[in-house]
Amino acid sequence: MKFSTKAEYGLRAMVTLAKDYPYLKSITEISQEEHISAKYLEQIFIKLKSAKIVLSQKGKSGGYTLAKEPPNITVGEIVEILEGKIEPKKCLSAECKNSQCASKKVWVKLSQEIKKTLDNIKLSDLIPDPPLLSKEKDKRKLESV
Amino acid sequence: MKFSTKAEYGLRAMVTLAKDYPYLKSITEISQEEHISAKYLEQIFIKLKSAKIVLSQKGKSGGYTLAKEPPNITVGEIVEILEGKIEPKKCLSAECKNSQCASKKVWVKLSQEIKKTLDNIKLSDLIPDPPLLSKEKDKRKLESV
DNA sequence: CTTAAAGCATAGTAAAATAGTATGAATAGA
DNA sequence: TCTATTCATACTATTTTACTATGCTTTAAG
Repeated sequence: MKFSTKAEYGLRAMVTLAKDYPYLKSITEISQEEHISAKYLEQIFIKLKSAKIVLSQKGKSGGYTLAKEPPNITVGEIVEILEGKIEPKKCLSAECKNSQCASKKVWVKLSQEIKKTLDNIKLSDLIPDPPLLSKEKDKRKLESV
Repeated sequence: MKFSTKAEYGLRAMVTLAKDYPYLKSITEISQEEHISAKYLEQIFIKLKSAKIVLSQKGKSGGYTLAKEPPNITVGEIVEILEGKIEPKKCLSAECKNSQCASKKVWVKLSQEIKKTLDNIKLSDLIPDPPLLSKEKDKRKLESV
């Protein structure tokens, strides 16, 4: 009963983006801050990008930033993008077909509770300190944000 | 984010024992009822046995039965025996060491919620119909129960 | 206008976990 | 004594995970 490193790394990466929101941050920077393989992070960000939860700028001095403000992004969204839907197991027992399966009830209930818990945590809840505003002029921002 | 088949099969097996409680049921019988590999079920029952959540009788016409009454066994117990403790991920980020790690909070909270949910479901909650009392004389019972 | 640094995309791969099988011993009822 | 059962360990094929490798595209800086 474990989440994969994709969810773990992805969440940590999103937290680092939240701290710098709305400024751009490159995979190289995130990789160094969080000690996560840059190439692996690239794969994670391809998923986050195609789910439209982050925006990107290509080319030199490019990077990523959140597509929404930190209070409007939930941990549930991030985990679902990276781990897939939290679905109850398919049960092969005969009972299951006439929807009387006992154990299935457990997995349905559990999936609901997990989703509820994760959907209730906002990215902004995970940022410990307010962002420093001192070096803002050095930071890169997307035109659209 | 999935439970293994061990938890799934183990739970279904425990439900079938609950339905027949306190009578003995062999792995062969459970295997046929639930369409689960008998050899795989054996491994599952070795764990359940050593956790003392089931009782067994060896030899011909032997089998298993619950060690406690169905209302006194929770799904949480069963899952923990078969999947191990539901522990939050270890996080390798630098922040994590000074216990300020943002993402760790998520996994701690989630583990607690999963445990709470599963501990709150009793085996007796999963038995759809009351047991038939008609053929009781054919059934095998442990001396101690 | 060239180049370096970034994102984007797919393919490959080593290690670990999963979901079983196989083999055989110990036990006990018929 | 035979057979059906639990008990225990070892083996194995498949799948998943957690990466790495390769190479293309894009774009700001020099």
